[in-house]
Order: sequence, then C-alpha cells, then structure tokens
Amino acid sequence: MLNSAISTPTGLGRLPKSTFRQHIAEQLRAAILSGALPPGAPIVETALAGQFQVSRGPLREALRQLVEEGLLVTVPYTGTHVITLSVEDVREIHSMRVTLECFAFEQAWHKRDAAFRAELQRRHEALIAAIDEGDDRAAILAELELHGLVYEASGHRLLQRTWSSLRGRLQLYWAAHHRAHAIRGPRRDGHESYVAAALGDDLEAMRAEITSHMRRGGEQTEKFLRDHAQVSGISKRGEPK
Amino acid sequence: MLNSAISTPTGLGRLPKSTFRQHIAEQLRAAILSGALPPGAPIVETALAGQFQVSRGPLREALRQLVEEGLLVTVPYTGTHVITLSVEDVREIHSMRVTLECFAFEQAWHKRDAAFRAELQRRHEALIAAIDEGDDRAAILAELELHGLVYEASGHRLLQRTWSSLRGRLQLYWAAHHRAHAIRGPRRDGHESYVAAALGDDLEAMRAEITSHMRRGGEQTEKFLRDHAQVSGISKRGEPK
DNA sequence: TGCCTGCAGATTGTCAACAATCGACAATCC
DNA sequence: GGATTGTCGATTGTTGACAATCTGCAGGCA
Repeated sequence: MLNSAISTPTGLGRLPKSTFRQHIAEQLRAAILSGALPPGAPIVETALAGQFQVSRGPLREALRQLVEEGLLVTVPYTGTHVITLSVEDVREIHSMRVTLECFAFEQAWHKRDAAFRAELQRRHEALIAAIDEGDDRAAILAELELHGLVYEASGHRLLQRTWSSLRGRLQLYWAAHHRAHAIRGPRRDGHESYVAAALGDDLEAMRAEITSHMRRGGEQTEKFLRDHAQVSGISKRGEPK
Repeated sequence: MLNSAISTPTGLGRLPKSTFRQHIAEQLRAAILSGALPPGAPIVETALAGQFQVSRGPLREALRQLVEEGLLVTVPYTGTHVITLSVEDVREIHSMRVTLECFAFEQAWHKRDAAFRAELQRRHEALIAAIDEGDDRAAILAELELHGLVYEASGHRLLQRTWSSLRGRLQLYWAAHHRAHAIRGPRRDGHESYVAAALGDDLEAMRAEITSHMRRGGEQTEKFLRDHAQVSGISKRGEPK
C-alpha cells in the first residue's frame, strides 16, 4: 500500500522514459517551490531555454504544464510569471484542505494497518527531527509528508491528484512566507494531537482535530497577513505589483 | 455573483486574446467530451495539425494542456490517447463529488440570495425541458449546469477549478455511457428533492440529499458496469485493450 | 505641462525541417 | 517450428528561424 516503487518480475527497476520537457517541468517546479523563482518572478522563455540548454519548444510545453498546475500564469504575447497568491487564495487553500483531509481520513480509516501506523510515527519523528535541527525548509517538507500519508493510504487516486495540486500551492505560500520573514517553521508539538487522533478509533474526533489544526494555522496566517500585507509575493487582490 | 461574463468600465466585453493553442484546446476538449473522439481513440499529431490547419507546435501545447486536465494520456515516443475510465475511476469521481458538493453548499449556504434561487429554478426547468424534448445530450449538459450553480455561488475559486476538472471526467464518462448503450438521460423528477433542499434552510438535510442523490447515481452505475463491463471505452483495470 | 502618436526593442506565437524512438514485420538461426 | 534479431515505416521529440504582438519611451502638439 505504501510501496510506490516500480518493480518488475526480474527485480530490475523499469527506468522511466525521459523527455526534456519532463525534466524541465520537474526542475522548474522545484525552483518555484523552493523559492529560487519567487512569486511574481517573470519567466522569459529564451533565457530559461538557454539556461537549460534546450530549444524553446520543449520549454514551452513544460510551461503549459505548470500553467495548468496553477504555478504559473501567462498572458498571450506578453509574458508568464510565477503566480502570486492573494490573501483570499490562502484562505481558500486552508478551507479546501480541511475538506479534503477529512475525506481522506474517511476513505483511509478502515485501511489503517500496522504499516500505516508505523509510517505515520516515522514521519512524525522525521518532522520533529527536522525541527530540532533548526532546518525550517526540511521541516516544511516533513510536515507535508506527514499530512500526505493519509492521502496515500486512502488509495483514492483522484484525491491524491487533487492533493498534489493543493500541496504545490501550499508549499509555494509557505516558502514565500518563511523566506521573507524568517518565521519559525512548524511547532515541535504541533502534531501530537493530530497523530494521536489518526492512531485512535474515533473518526469524529479526527475530523474535529483536522478542523482545529487547520484553524490554528489559518488564524496564524490571517494575523500575519494583516500585519505584513502586500509583501513577499503575497498580494492583497491577487494582482502582482 | 452569478455573472460570469467579463465586464469593463465601458460596458464593452473585453475580447479575449486568442492564440491557436487556446482554440485548439477548446475544440479538442469539446470533441472529446462530445464523444467525437471516444475514450481510447489515438491522437495523431500530424493528422490533427492538418485538420486544424496549424503546425504541430501549437497543437502539442494544447495536447499538454489536456493531458494535465486528465483527458488525454501520452506515452513518450509512442503516442497519446483519449483516457479510458476504469470502474474504479468512476467510483472515485462519485465519492469525490459528494465531498466537494457538500463543501460547496457549506460555503454558499449563507450567500443564497434571490438571484441564486431564481437561477436554480431556471436551470432546473431547463433540465426538465431538455428531458421532455428527449435530447439526452442536452439533458446531460443541463444537469451539469444545475449542479454547477452551487460551485459558482460558493465564490471559492479553487473549488470551482477542482469542480471543472471533475466535471470533465464526469461528462466524458456519461457521454461514453450514454452513446454506447442509449441509456436514458437523467430522470425527469430526479432533481426535485435536490432543488427543494437547496432552497430550504436545513444544511444537514442538504448534505443527506447530496449523499443519497449520488448514491442513487452510483448504484445505477455499478449495476450497469457489472452487466456491461469492458465496453464503450470503460475498462475494468484502467488499461486500454 | 499634459496627452496623444509613432517608433524601437523585447518577447511570445508559429512554422517547417531534422533527429530520435517505437512497433511491427520479415529474415535468420537453432 | 519457435524464438531471436535486423530492418522499415510511422510517430513523436527537438531545433532554429520567422512573424505577430505587446510594452516603454521619445517626440510632437494643444
């Protein structure tokens, strides 16, 4: 269930067919999510093509992919930019997360086996380790990994797909948020009740935990945005500059 | 709120900047959803490019867009096909719908004004009219329009985006379903309790109505698939042929 | 001064040709 | 005869050049 590696009868891994556009899309996504290309940054095709040492064709196809993922926006004949999240967008992301994660737990609830519980605790410990090391960037990724487990366990591919898209935006926001203001990453004890509920047997309590967990994050976000509006690629009305 | 047209200070609609890839993407999407390109149909770039009278460049970009939307699948150096939905996929679509639509009603509940109620009834009447005329294809679209209203009214752009993606798959399935077996479209009285609940004041009843409404559709689907497995582009394991 | 007009540069959109890869058929070998 | 291997046509991946469009700025005019 948790095994996502490809295995063949011979035991040899099937090496994935690679095209330039796939590599480019991956690298670009990583660059955007890591903050190397911050929100609002202009994407110039010729420059990027030169940087990747490829022609503009494959690059453009990769861009279309990222546009569809919601990480880029392009205006015909004018340019494409990394998306800038508005306050409203962040609110929507949070509310959507509550809904999706509750649904994910409903789907996965009866599938929680020993492997699930072990993996959940492993990821929780990884999160705490990252926090203890003071590596906020790793902590953000670890938190996403922790929350991602239930989506994987749900076995619901459509849900996983939706989560991926949401996770991208969330990561984009967190990265900008954190980078611009050196806000501390996740709290060390922030997920104890979450993990406890996920290991327990009360689905209703789990729902409540998710709601309050997100509400905590949401209120923190709201407060932050009220104080530091219009900076770090987070605009007030969704329009850059 | 219900006005989705673009309006400018002058009152003149801003005519959308058009590029070939946008036109192509729209036309292709329409062709797929209408069944002109049935599930599993191979997409040959040169042929389509010739048909649209454009070069392969814009066409390929449009294809990448539809791949990302989940309507096409492509294997590098081999080809791209219209997606074939498996039984599991259809089940996932239904369960996802329940979750999303409940969430949409939660978001829209306090925003339901006179315009919303009027529009809801208008779309319901349009659905009934299409059914009475025996135009099943129009009836399917009308049903999607009816259900789409609450997403529009929610004002939740991320939710709308997710619904669009889901609607595409749903439409694809319904079209294949209907075309292959001349199944009747929606029932004439199938949405009366739905509309009544949406106009009422009991959110919990609305949730129950959505769940049972979808369950009805789901059971019908399951029964159908047990009887007619592996036809009309709906495979049993998600793999074509 | 303030506004409109037209030019210049930059950037994206589009095209047609070339290279890489795949699937299937046929030839060959055991 | 069956399986392996080489070849061929078809299709996709990639490239570089050309055309269309937008933005910013300089210049002219009221």
